Amino acid sequence: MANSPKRKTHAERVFDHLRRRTKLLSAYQILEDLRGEGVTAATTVYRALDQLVASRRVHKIESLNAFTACCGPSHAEAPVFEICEHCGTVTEHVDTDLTKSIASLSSHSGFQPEHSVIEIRGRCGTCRADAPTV
Amino acid sequence: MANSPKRKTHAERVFDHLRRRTKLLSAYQILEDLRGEGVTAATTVYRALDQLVASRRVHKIESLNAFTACCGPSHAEAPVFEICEHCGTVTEHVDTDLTKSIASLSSHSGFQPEHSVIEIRGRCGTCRADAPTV
DNA sequence: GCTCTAATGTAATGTTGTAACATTGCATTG
DNA sequence: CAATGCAATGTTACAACATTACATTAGAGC
Repeated sequence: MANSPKRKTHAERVFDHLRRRTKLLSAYQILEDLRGEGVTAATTVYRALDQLVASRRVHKIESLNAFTACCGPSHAEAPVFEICEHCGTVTEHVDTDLTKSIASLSSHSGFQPEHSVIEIRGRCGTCRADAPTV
Repeated sequence: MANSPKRKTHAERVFDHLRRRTKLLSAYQILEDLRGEGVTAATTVYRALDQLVASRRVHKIESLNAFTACCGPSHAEAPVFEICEHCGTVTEHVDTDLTKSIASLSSHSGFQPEHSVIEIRGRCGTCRADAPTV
């Protein structure tokens, strides 16, 4: 038959769910959200997230133990995340200058970087406008 | 006892312990290490770490849920951590270029940064020399 | 000594994450 | 179509990290 569209895996469901939101979700939030779609075990969610992170379709936000869909195509440079503490929205950037700064820092110290975690927490433009005095 | 000027708090003990090591320590590792000095409860360790982080004498390494003493004087710029995955040693840097890159990124997006987490994981110079082929 | 308070402890619980093993569903193939 | 294989998922148990609520202790100042 033309081609059978493969069984939809929970990993796909997790990915779709993350893509529908720009906000951060914890593994257990994802679990709750997807119970209606048949995801019933934390283990499954973690396995799905492992795959998705390994295939670079999802990022883990280390400072919040939460996850977000990768916005763009795969990239060689380290992503930078801006995380709004007010609304939870995450924006992903790739910044060449910043990548260079890290490389230069490392070359001075003889350190060989393998994985960078760059997470900037603060308040996004929208939330600043909404509540300028906070 | 001539005089005991101030009671030495567990927060001081935790700080001293972190300073004696350049490696990362988790809260529960600190607890185990300091049982001999009378620290017996996880709660106490977390309270000590809260104070120390608030007073900028200790940093939390978010990507590893671990802690390290702040190496230098208090500073306005965001610290950058190089973390050796092999030996666990952490090196703290302050990098003006990197700070500028973040500021510039934020100004483009209207984001107001409040707290940056910059953690570079990899292998330190010493460990590279010790086991060059890994 | 008594009281007040900060420091600490206790116990319970919540959250995040993993390990080990069992089960299910589907595809193949003989 | 039974047998097999295998990937996905579930179950159970637990480890690691963190917080909450409340009780107790030890000094400081009276």
